[in-house]
Amino acid sequence: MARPRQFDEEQVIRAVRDQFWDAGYAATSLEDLVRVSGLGKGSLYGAFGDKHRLFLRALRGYTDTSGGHVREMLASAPRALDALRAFVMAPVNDPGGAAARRGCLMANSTYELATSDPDVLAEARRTYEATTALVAESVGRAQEEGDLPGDADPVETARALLAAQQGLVFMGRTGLDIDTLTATARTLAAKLLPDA
Amino acid sequence: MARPRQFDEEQVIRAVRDQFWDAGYAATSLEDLVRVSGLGKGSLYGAFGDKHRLFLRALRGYTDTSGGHVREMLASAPRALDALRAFVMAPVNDPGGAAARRGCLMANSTYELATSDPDVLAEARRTYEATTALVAESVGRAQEEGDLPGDADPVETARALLAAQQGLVFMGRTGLDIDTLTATARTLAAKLLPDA
DNA sequence: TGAGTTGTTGACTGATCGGTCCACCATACG
DNA sequence: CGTATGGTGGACCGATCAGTCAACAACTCA
Repeated sequence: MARPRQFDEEQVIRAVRDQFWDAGYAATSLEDLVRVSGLGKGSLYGAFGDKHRLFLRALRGYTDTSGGHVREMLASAPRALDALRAFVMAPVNDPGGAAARRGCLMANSTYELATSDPDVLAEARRTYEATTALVAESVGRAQEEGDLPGDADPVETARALLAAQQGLVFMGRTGLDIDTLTATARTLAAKLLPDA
Repeated sequence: MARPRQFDEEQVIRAVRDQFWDAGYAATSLEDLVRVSGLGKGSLYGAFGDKHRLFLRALRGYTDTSGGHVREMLASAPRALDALRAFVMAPVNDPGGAAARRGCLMANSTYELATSDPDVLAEARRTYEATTALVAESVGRAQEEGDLPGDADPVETARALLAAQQGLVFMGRTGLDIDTLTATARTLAAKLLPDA
């Protein structure tokens, strides 16, 4: 009945997400978005709405994907304790440290926008709570498996692990070299996830 | 020999710093700076240079002040272990949690600008290294005082403590309520700074 | 007192921003 | 094959941006 779209929606969202990830929200112009998406302004607006809505869509895509990875990571290891260690070490799980320097789109966006943009703040809270719940579940499993002391509150432990992970992300963004960062990650994992 | 300035330089820098702190660099316009400083555009340019130089000046002022506070905090407690605990708990040391929500100007700036602004990245690294050194010194003292195990590398422990602290700052920016944040801070302090 | 110097102010500029609009195009269906 | 429908792309818009500048003000010193 009409002209079909000449682009793949998910592919455009990924390109846009990478642009926001690398440059931030304010520093990304519509011209940048037109360039990386290959679409014209009109098409971009017609398909996704304005810059803010497009950003939220890309951010939501990121948190969904990212949340899926966390879920997989926590479920894949035979022992929950190993999964939790992998969770803390995730920010340094990248040979060259490029991922560490790029940081986490959700964290970047929180720092840039959470004070002024209620939608971003809500997404940050949603992501934070979902991740805490996932990690807490694994902490509970590790306790059942006898790898973690059973007297600690799993949710409280999960929050501490999440804070430690995000602290590592921050230090990666200061340009700290990947080897030092890895050592710090190991120290944190060892202290926060002691055997027995 | 000429007309004297009608403003106090440090007072202007503090006002400008607060504006950048609350809104970020990109979201702060020159008009905002004119408003909070009480100066005209020309005076601002004449005294401090362009927006970027003014920002760096304010950021440097912040890190100097902040570094001084850390130094005092670490030096004030009779036992180094208590000082280190206070260091980790610093982000939640504010009744209403307003400071936690505002975050740390250096961290905010690192997230917003470090990838694109070499000056900000350099300031971030400088601050990070200085703080690590200060904390490491206290860790060493705590070890000498018998309050921390002597087998750990003080610098490594300091990096872990700094990461934990910055992780708390991040969680504060997601709007996590101050009580929960305080509990997480206590958990981190307990795990990273065990007695004996 | 007036010449010299620096500080102050706000109007102004060119660039760039996000967003709109419309002429044009490709397709589906009657 | 003609028409209706939605997609496309870029010219265009008003707003706002950082930064400049020139007229004027306040002060020192000769």
